[in-house]
Amino acid sequence: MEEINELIAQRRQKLEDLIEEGINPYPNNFTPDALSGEISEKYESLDGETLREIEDVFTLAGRIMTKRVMGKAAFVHIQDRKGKIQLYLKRDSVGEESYRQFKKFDIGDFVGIRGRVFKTKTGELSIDVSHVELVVKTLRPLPEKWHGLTDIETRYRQRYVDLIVNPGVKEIFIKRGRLIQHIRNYLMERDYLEVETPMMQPIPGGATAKPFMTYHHALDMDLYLRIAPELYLKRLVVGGVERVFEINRNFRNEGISPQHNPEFTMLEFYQAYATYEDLIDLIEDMLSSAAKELTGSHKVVYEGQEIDLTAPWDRLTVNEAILKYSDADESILTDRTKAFDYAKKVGLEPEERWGLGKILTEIFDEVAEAKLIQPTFITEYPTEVSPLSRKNDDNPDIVDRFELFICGREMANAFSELNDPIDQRERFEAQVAEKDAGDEEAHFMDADYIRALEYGMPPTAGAGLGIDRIVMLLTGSSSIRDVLFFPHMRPEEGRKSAAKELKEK
RNA sequence: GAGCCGCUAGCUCAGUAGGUAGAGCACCUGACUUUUAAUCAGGUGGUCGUUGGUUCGAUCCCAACGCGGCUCACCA
Repeated sequence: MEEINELIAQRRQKLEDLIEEGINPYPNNFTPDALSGEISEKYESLDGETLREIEDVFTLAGRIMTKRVMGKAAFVHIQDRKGKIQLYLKRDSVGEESYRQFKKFDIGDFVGIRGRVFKTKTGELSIDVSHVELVVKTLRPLPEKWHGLTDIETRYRQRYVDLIVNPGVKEIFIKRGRLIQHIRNYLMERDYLEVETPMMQPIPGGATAKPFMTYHHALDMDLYLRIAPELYLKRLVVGGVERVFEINRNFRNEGISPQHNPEFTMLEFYQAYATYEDLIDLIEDMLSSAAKELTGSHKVVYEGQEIDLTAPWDRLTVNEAILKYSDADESILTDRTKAFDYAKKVGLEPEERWGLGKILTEIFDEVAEAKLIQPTFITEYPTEVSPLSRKNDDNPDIVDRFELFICGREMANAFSELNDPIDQRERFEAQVAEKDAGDEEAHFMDADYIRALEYGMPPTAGAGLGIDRIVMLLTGSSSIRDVLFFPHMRPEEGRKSAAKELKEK
């Protein structure tokens, strides 16, 4: 459906006029040799006198962001990947014909220019343009220069426009890239191998979550989008890949919120002959160094609160955290009936089939999680809620596991891995019973994973980190949508998605 | 899935005790060879989210729906 809009129609007319004049509106032969930001950096501090002696001619290309025409001269700002720079175009410098064409260029169009640096009367470093040509004619007007684009929906749906007019957006994604690079370097320096494991899995495992389903036609088989790479990465440890990591997407068929997107990026890494305590040290160091590298400080301000990422971070057990952040009596920690009643008291709806461990975990989530603002490692999780973790040697009711909380949010989950195949089979069986009892998120039985463990997995510790949440913390973003280029959205035109329309045909 | 709020020009926003709408920027025409929210003069531009209902008449009142945001639930 063609949009009828006066502004677009005018630009189409200009496009046709250009073509008629023999000008290619989409050429591909202009090669810039300079960038706005680099020129600014190099010459900004020099005064006009000094600049006059610099005879270098720079070739730049960029998008016109502002345009002020004063008869036979004009000022424009162009934007390239390193920023913006002002151009000064005089009819007498670029020639009558070029200047006449230039006056038809619109804000948003790409131009290629050549010229020398100078400073204007008001002291702004600019390019005195001697040559200008059209590089791309654009058909849609940009949002206005002053208020810009603020409509959240449009910013997410048309991220390309957001990126053009809101410079802070790109900064977030540059940081995101640098964080991932930092993590990658950090692990590779420690002899980890980066791998990719299946996104489409016949049995979705490694987490408690509702999976997406898909279907392979040629094989006539159902597949799930992965909820975690965990079981595949541990198969690799069995195979002798003793240090391994993957940074990739997980998919969970659950609600959307400022902290949740259906697909999100997870780092998982596994190290043989390490314990969960080794990973506490590693994560502490990896993330605090990341903060230092990305923000220049170990302290970041998030939603008005200063978060201090300087190591070491606080440690509490699940039980300690419950007692610290609630008025619960110590007796609930060992007495299921008392725990059950206390859970109800704090507003939970505990189910009869829940054991003490599950109840305590739920109480912890309810009373303590939101209060863990400064980075805190929570340890001693109940075995009941940790089907893939190694039991503690001294107390089989808890596992060698921790979760990391910052700003009241779970940032990481890690444990010494369960490598006893008989124990693992029993845990899966308990999960299958949960599933049969109606828990949609309980684990499936994964017989091949048991078989792999029967070949022997070295004692191993592994961790998962929500990359998006780390990026949110380090960029001060309060919504996960602000750290994803294309957050999930319903289709613009009603609820009917393209896939549904296809099905109906 | 539930509650609350929002949806008016390309963008940012006003507005109408119910009588089919305004501003700034952008755009068009003209003037202007150091401007920077350039300036000056004139002008164009809207099925007021969608569909119904009430009404002589709805952008405004009512209902349903759509999309978005926030909160809750689920979760990382």
